Amino acid sequence: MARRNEEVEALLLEYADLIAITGGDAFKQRAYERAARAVRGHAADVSRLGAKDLREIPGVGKSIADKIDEYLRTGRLAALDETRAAVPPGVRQLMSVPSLGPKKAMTLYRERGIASVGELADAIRENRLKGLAGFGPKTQENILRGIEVARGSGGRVLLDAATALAEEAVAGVAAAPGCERCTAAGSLRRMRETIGDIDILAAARDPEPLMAAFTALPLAAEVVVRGRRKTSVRTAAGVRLDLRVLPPEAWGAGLVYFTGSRQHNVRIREIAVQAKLKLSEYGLFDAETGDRRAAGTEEEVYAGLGLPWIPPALREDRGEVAAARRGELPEPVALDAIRGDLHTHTDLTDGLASLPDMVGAAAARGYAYYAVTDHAPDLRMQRMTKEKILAQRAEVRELAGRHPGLRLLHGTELNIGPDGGVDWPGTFLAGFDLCVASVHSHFRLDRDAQTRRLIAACENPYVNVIGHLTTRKIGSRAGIDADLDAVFAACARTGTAVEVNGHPNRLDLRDEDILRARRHGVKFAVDSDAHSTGELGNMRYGVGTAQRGWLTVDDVINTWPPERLARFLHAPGRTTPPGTRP
DNA sequence: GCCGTTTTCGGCCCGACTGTTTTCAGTCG
Repeated sequence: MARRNEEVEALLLEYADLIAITGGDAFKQRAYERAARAVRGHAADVSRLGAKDLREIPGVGKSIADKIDEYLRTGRLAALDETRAAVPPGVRQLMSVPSLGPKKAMTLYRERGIASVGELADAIRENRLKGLAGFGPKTQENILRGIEVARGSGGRVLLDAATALAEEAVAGVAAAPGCERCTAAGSLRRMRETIGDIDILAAARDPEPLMAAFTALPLAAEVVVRGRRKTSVRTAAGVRLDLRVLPPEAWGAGLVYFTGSRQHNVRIREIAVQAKLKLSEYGLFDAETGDRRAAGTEEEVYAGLGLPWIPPALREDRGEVAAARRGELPEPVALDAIRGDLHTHTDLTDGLASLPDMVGAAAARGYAYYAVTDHAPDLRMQRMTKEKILAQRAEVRELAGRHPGLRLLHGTELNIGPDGGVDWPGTFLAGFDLCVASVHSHFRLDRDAQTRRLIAACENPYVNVIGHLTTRKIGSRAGIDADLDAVFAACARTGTAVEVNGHPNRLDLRDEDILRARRHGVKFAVDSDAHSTGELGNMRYGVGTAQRGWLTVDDVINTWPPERLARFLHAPGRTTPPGTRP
């Protein structure tokens, strides 16, 4: 059974939203939000903690601990049920539209009876918001655009949520009697940034016990299809999972078929037809005799087509089949090639874990180097000061001795201002081992201004990495508008790496933009942007995205040995390497 | 609602942007 922390987090966040919508105390609302975040980041499973232990979680006091305990014991929360009765669920859903917060959501409900995003879109199109204070033409236009962005993600779930569901399903099915193999296929195996249906593939002589195990999963709220070879279930949140069971001898062919993409499958089937073969999920066959040529493993199937095995993340019909035929397929960077993380936070700013805990978790991952990059002062809410970050540096230097084999880098995540300037002058930046610089504000500058500010940041000799360059948030915020080719050219020219941010709601750069940047000769840093020890694991999604962008170890600076990384960070003409640097 | 080497009460995350209510409320990071 999965950890219940996320479930409790969702409950507390809902309660916090309802406090805001009903005009409750803003500090109380924030207290619930803070507690929700802390629960999510807490190392232990909350369902194993009593009310007393729950209070050990920072931000969780008596009242919230009792509520969590009540919910875990009874499955209900009386206080929440009471508030829910006053506010239809659709009103909270309105807040998912950018530019709509609790006040506007409640106004729409109270004044116009609007209680869902669909009703809101209709009301705007039918001009029914006319005369409603705070909803002028510009606002209405922004709301409609926001709804479009949200719909673009069309019921798809983020990679981490899909991964968690798939792992639970695979574990359940694999434990069924007679199951020989079981794995996730489809877009999840290809590490697409969002997942529609989750495809689970299994091999067994007798599919029946597997189907029974699948429909009995706790996550299966509803059985949509129940057949001998294929069964589909839906979670309470509406995510659909499909299980296909194949005969064991067809495992490889089935895996190729159900991993896709559809376009990739079309491409390789064309090759099969040219070779007088037929390719299906049951194998690669001689078109005339019907003899099976290959089916057991993916390698055999591709080899039967005259191709090397193609890594799943590349199977998007972006030229990988042609590259494979020419023998020019890249060897994509693998998770175990990552030697360190170059963008992480601690509780000095908005992280949840202390510096020693984050460093300890990095050491446990076997990293050779690790950078701490807390927020700089221009992100006002973080209240950073020179004194605080220098004190942290002293602490980092002290910790360095305690983890042999792990080089600690003291860095910061700077804010790229509208003019391309950053928080601190060069004299102060020179003291950092590494500077990430990211856009956190002024998302709506025009294209020229965005391009100029990013290029200016690249030209800052102390900036080593541009963090989450487009600042998009999947499903909720489009990226900034900039001439990416001009920015990538500047990155390549100045020796500034571009980040592949592994946070599942960012994955920024996205795969297509990575492919573009790579053509400019840009180097990359694949980072977790972790705000808790658990989020260091988001590196896997960053690596998956890097693979989709065809990146190799040579492209990714944090796969390099420490000496090569140091040469990149402190190349001549960039910054002066102090003696203490790696 | 949480929290405390100044506090068990009185603070708590601050500033910018946006559209529009022409003096500011709401939203966002």
